[in-house]
Amino acid sequence: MSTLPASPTPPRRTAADGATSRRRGVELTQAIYRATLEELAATSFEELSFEKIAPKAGTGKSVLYRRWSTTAELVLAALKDDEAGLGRPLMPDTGTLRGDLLVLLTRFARILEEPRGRALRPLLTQRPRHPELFEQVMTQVIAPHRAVLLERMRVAVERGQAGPERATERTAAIGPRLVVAESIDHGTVSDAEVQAIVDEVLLPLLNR
Amino acid sequence: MSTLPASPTPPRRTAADGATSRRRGVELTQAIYRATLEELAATSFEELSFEKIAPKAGTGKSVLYRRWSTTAELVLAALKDDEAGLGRPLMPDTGTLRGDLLVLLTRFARILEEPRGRALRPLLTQRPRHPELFEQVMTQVIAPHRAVLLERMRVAVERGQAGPERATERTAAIGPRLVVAESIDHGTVSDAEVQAIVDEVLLPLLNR
DNA sequence: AAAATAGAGGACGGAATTGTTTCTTAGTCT
DNA sequence: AGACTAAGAAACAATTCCGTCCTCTATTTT
Repeated sequence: MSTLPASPTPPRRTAADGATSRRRGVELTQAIYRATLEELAATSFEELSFEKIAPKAGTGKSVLYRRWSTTAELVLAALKDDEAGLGRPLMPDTGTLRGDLLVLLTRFARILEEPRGRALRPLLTQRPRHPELFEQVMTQVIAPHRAVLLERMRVAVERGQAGPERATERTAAIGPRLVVAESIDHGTVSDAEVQAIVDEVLLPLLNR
Repeated sequence: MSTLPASPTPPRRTAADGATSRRRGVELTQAIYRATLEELAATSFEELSFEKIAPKAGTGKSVLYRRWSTTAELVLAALKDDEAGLGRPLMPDTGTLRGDLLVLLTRFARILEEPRGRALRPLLTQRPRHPELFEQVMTQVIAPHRAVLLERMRVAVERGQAGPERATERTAAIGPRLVVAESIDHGTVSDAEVQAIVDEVLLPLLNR
């Protein structure tokens, strides 16, 4: 009854022909990161355990204990990873504020559909329970991405595409917040919804 | 170490002089509702159990099992309760759209600071894990409040205080969403923040 | 006043998890 | 080829948690 469907990641790795293989180094670490974020996305940080992650990554618990001593450490490492996690943000430059906003928010919306994006949810909404982890995720993972959005708004101000003094952290937060809210309510965020947020909410707000 | 600070609700009821009293009926039920929502607000629905609620309400587990058979039942009852939960929404009528929005959103912001408001968070953000409960909370608890906001917007349209065809469920969702987001990020939502949401985001959006 | 009801609290057995350890062997290095 | 490192899997003990039952007694009902 409580048995979950088999994890997306094959529980056991097999080589091309079916002979059993054994992953090492980066390959193994990536599999563990993915399993961690999947599990976190599906449950919560409280329920996260090496016990559940190991089989989902197709490995043994000892492999995890050898590399990280707590689930918080593992989660942070997974989120910071460029491949499995969120890594470094890309700076768009479409020439217009509208274009930059669409690129950034659409990209954000897509990531929220993946496990690595959903993994953020339990962390952010359960903030008071893990202040240290929350703080680290905030400064090491979220902040760089926020900075990019604010930066594009500042550039827009310089280009005269947005009213002066409108490029603040507060206004920069509105877009991502609405996208997250839509994601939570509908499970997905359509391109049309992103457009509506940009055209009907953000641009009117930022143009003076 | 894992012992939580004593619950706000006294674990044991004592009469005026210190003689031990024993609650019954409504009084007892209310205490259980409050304990339930407090516990839910502090943790998550997954971690909720009669075992934890009973001592927090200053009663025994058998009392709970006698009245509800599952935690989902109990949670829904608590949220629907007029006193302990959210109950029926109040319809404001200040004469202006701005006034109505300020009243509704400010009231919402205050409720989100209380346990009964925070109790909603784990339910809404963990939606896929309890579809039935989520559905019931949505239709029986949230929907009536949403309806009030939309209704005030419709009235504003009739009065010419808002552009036609602007009073949609989508636009009605923006205010509450931004309030929730601010609440999650900052733990509290100041009156100034509510004002900013109304004046800088909602009114520009709704006035045509 | 006596009987009946239901609250408070704890005991109990069982099921489910968890972190750690141990063991065998695949894959790597010299 | 032989030695070595680390992966994968399982055994282990300890803990936690759950639902039921039992006892005692405060409060209500007759």
